[in-house]
Amino acid sequence: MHDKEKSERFIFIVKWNNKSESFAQGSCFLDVKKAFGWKNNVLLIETLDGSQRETLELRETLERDYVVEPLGFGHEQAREALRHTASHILAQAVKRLFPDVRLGIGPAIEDGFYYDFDTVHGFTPEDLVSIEQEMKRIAKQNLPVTREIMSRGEARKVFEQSNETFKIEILDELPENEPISVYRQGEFIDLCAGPHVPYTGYLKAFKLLNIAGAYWRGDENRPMLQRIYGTAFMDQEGLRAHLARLEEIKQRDHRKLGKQLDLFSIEEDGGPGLVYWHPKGAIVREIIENYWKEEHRKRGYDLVYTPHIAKLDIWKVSGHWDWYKENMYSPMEVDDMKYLLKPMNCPFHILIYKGKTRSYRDLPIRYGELGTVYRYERSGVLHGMLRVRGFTQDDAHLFCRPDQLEQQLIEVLDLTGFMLKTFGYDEYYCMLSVRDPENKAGYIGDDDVWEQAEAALESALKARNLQYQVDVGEAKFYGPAIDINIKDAMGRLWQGPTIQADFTLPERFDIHYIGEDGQRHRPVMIHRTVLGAMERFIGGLIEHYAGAFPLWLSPVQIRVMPVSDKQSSYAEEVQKRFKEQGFRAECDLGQDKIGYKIRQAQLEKVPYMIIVGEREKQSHEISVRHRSLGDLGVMGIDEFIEKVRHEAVSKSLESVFDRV
RNA sequence: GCCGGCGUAGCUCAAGGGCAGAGCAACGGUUUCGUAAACCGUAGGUUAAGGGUUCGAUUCCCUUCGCCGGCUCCA
Repeated sequence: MHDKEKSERFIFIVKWNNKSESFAQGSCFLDVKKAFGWKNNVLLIETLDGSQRETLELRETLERDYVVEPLGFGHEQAREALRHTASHILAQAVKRLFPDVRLGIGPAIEDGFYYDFDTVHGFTPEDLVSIEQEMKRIAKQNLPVTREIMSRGEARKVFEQSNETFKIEILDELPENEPISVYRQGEFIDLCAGPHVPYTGYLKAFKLLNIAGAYWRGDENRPMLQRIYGTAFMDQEGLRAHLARLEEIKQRDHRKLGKQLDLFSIEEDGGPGLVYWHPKGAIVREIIENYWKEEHRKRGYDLVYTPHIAKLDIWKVSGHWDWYKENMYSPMEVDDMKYLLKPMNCPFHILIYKGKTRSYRDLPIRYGELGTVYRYERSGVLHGMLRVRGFTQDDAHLFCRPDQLEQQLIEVLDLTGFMLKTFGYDEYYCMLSVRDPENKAGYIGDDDVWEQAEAALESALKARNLQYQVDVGEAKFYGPAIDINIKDAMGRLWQGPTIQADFTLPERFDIHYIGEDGQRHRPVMIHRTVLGAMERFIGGLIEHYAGAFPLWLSPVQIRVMPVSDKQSSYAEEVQKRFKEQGFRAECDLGQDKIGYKIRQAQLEKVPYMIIVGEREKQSHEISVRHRSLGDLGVMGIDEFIEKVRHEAVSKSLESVFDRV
């Protein structure tokens, strides 16, 4: 072949990893994949040339020269492409089995994908099995997944033919200039922006997980569709690991552990969303509350207690009556006066502030309270201790001068980080929740006041070098907030601390302080919680620790168990020593064999088991077993106490004996 | 609130239009034991509540309550 001929036929050069290949007009990235010898674990292509990186499908035709990088399952977009294709395969399978369905939407999500269907047939778990089988068949057929750009009219015709009214609705709402793309695989066609993987055969490891109702476009005024959730991975091993993780999450469920460990309950006779703290759960809560109080005192907070109800009027002044009514319990009549159960503590703290004239020298004033509030939540959203109707916020309101605001916000951020770390939440994410500029009617206060508050929060985040994401429309009705999500041991995010700057309530309650100039000035308020609410925080902690609380929080820290009755009095003597040293220690004097006692203690996740038999009784020593480290051998009582005391006092997350 | 599923002994779970069952826990004994379950026995139920169909309902139907998975909303 002459060079001239070659250069005419091979017009594009693609470079990867210092290698380059030439391609003829009309080649696509599947050809590139072949040329470079990439395997089927390449799902998308990323271009490295050009000012902006671009991700492309393997079916994309070459249009110029490229420098590329293949993207595998580890890359978010590539992962989503595979799962998105999986959702199309799901829809195709469902349409084959249930021809009357109409399609909603079917995106990739965090851990998998879903597709929404409208059909009179109610999907059952048995259906999932047959749908999965059909999906496997489609994958085996290895249908090409192709993309077409259509005119609006053409697309409309296609979906009208198949009576896909939901697709038409989406189509009609696509912006004018948006190219309309449609994906096909075999007989299946879907309106979709992509990207996708090139063949259905790329789907090798997947599982359908559950069926749930979901409003069309998340709007409760629109029809409810049936959603099928599934997940997909590159290989069986990835899928297996994911399913194992789901199982682990199930085992850690605070509702399950709460019952097993006898920490709390929610009583059907008492009402939904109302938590009963059993003795062991109450100990955990009490310890956390004491710790909380101690840390707040250290930082200049004054702790207060306020009532559970107050006259309707103050809720009008605060704005709750107008902006928060649907979350509040109905008024109750007392002496011809209407009272409301409090959904928040702020107005009460303001009343205390307002009780006397404040000087600029008094500020900042920080009122902290473990304040129990009640909020009406729709029945369907309640969830164990994580979403309840009555809960205790670790609340505080800081009243400060405008010039103190940023420093106060920074101190709150520091306190938050400090306390979260104690519980082993080393990773957390900050969200700056601002109001939705499209919906100003949903918030109280003037524009300039909002801007001021949002700016203050942002500059505090910047001052502490915290990464944050702006969350539009997530502000509270009276002010913007920093909402902090904490990452637990399973890598899940939980709503935790929230910090709000508020210029509005001081205005509404007309509170002030006397400045250096002898004039009245308006203070700024910070609303904040560090843990969020005791219920939610401890519910999350149970899952974070899988029920195995670190020593300082364990309801029972040490259980002493005699091998037989003959050592009972020695066991009690040992227990007494522990109790004298301030440990929560128990004695198991049951008639059971030692193996049984150990099993019970293990199941209850008691950190330290002290086994005393005839040998220990004679030598005045103890045999120590740790719930996760196992048998630690025989040691002296004082030696043990000294070590374990250090573990408890330091609030260690690990055993002192866990040294390698 | 909405869609779907579920509700049987304190707990975990069977059975099912014709007398409601097991294991663990509880209780009474026997056993005195060395690092995750000794043995024997006893008791425990208006099958979530209410209504209907039926000779007969715990089972089938309806309503209510609660729980679970989601949707929507929050600490």
